[in-house]
Amino acid sequence: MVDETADSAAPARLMTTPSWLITQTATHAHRFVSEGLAAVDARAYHYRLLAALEEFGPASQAALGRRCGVDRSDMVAMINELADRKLLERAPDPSDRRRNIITITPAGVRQLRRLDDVLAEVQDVLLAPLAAEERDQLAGLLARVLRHHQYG
Amino acid sequence: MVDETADSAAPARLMTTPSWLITQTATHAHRFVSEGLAAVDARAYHYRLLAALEEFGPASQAALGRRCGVDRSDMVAMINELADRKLLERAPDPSDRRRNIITITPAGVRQLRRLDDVLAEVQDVLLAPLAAEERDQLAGLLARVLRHHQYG
DNA sequence: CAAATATCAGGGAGACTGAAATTT
DNA sequence: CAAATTTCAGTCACCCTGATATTT
Repeated sequence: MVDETADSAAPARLMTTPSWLITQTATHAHRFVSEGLAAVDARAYHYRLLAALEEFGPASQAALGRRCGVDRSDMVAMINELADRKLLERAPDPSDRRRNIITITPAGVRQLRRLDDVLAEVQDVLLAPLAAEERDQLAGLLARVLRHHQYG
Repeated sequence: MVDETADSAAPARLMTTPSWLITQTATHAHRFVSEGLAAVDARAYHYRLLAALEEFGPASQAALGRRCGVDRSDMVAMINELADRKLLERAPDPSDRRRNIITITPAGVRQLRRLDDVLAEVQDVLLAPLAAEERDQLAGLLARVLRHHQYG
């Protein structure tokens, strides 16, 4: 006999397995972020690239990718897309002709502010069941894990 | 001039954005899990399905998918793969001829134990920078978020 | 009739590998 | 020469939609 009701609870083994909890929560986060950003015609990597450009200034595509965890192969299309929207500019580096220098435009800065607002709302929906200090706790723990593997 | 050294630190905006922290950490988790499980010729969803089957007993493909967060369309190939390895069995349900009843085999139970061990090691690597109680904290916070969106 | 199930075909985004051309 | 950068071609796992045949 097959259980017909309430057959959607996850196994206890999974609900205590951190790697599963993280990837599963990431699925929800990804959905919320994608939907929220789609409303302003943007994608998740728009925010990553624009944020890095504003914080660290102009950079080569490779450096930008390294900062944002984007593969070098995928940078081309992403930069193209953002350049088409005039949110950043791509120009050859005169001092190192292998490189392109990527610079954020004023329109890019304005878009970044807009994305900040959208993402703030998204976090609120995603982390609804957590109190403010719990959200900080979660962010802190994840940041430590991330730093350990990415820059450790 | 492009920064040539230490150009891999993520923007502060990202390191305080929960949704980014979650998805980025999930990327690392996914890599560790995949590599660990590949060593015993298994994949992440093997664990999900076998765990659900052992905890809740035989189930239809649809119910199994609901429990593990696997799409109905993808169940077919997954079940095929696990059935080929004799880790589970697929049999038509006599009482409801639309359904297949999926049952874990003794070999499946043994494999599940093996995957438990592998995953325990993986969590240890993934959460290396966190103390034991911090790992529990992280798991608890994520579980609450997950339950809220999945079963709330 | 509507709803659930198993199955198949296929799309789409993201992470990745490998190779080529250019430049340092 | 080795190493870095940009670019392209293509793979792969995952998530999802839509459609179909069957059964309840």
